Amino acid sequence: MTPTPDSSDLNLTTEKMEKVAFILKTTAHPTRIAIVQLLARQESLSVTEISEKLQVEQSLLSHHLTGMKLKGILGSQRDGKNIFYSLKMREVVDVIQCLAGCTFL
Amino acid sequence: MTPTPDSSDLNLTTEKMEKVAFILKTTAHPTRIAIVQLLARQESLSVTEISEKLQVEQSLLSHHLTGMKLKGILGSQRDGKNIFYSLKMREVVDVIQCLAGCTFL
DNA sequence: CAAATGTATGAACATTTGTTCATGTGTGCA
DNA sequence: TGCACACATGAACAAATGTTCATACATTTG
Repeated sequence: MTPTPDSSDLNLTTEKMEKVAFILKTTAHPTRIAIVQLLARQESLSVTEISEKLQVEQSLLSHHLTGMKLKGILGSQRDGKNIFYSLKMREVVDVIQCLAGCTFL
Repeated sequence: MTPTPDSSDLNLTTEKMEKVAFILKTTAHPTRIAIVQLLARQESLSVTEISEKLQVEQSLLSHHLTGMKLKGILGSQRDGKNIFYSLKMREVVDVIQCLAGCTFL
């Protein structure tokens, strides 16, 4: 019998560790964390809205957003001139909250 | 009254987001994830032991370990010729498990 | 259709990480 | 004391990320 992989198993395959690292890397940036925090509460926001709330220049923000979308963390949908981004991988919220809860940080 | 910061608050300060990003970055690497996984079960391991288990060359591993220690994720203690590393920030285990549990990864 | 608005893209560059290799340092033991 | 083992460190280089700027593309509006 092959050992059934299950989410509580501490034994990760090399491939899984690479994938986890990949997602962590994509999340590991102040601006991107701020984006996740925003979309954790707002369901969806346009680029302009995010740009204003975070005070991040359009082009730079766009690079962040398309990257996060590419890696499956965000999704997007056009509505007229605007493009609305939303959280697709909600687990990243927990990841952030988990560390944000650390008193020593 | 200043709004009391609490761990369930989704509203993070810029500083907190930077710190969270900092820890995430330090964790976001396959080898370092493997190290955390190992130390999640073993309490403490020498560099040689880790090196053997992970098949990672001594010097490279040492760089990873000292970095993680510097950033507060690991601690170390000498015993004779060996130096034993252990997990100091156990939250990173949860962070990893959280993503590892994602079925779509 | 032209202009305006909202967003993406790509090239260039800067900065940060990751890796290797040679060498240094601490500890125990003959 | 001198050698051997365990680990750290630093310089050099490689590769990945972050940022900026100019420009392109899509959609609405006049």
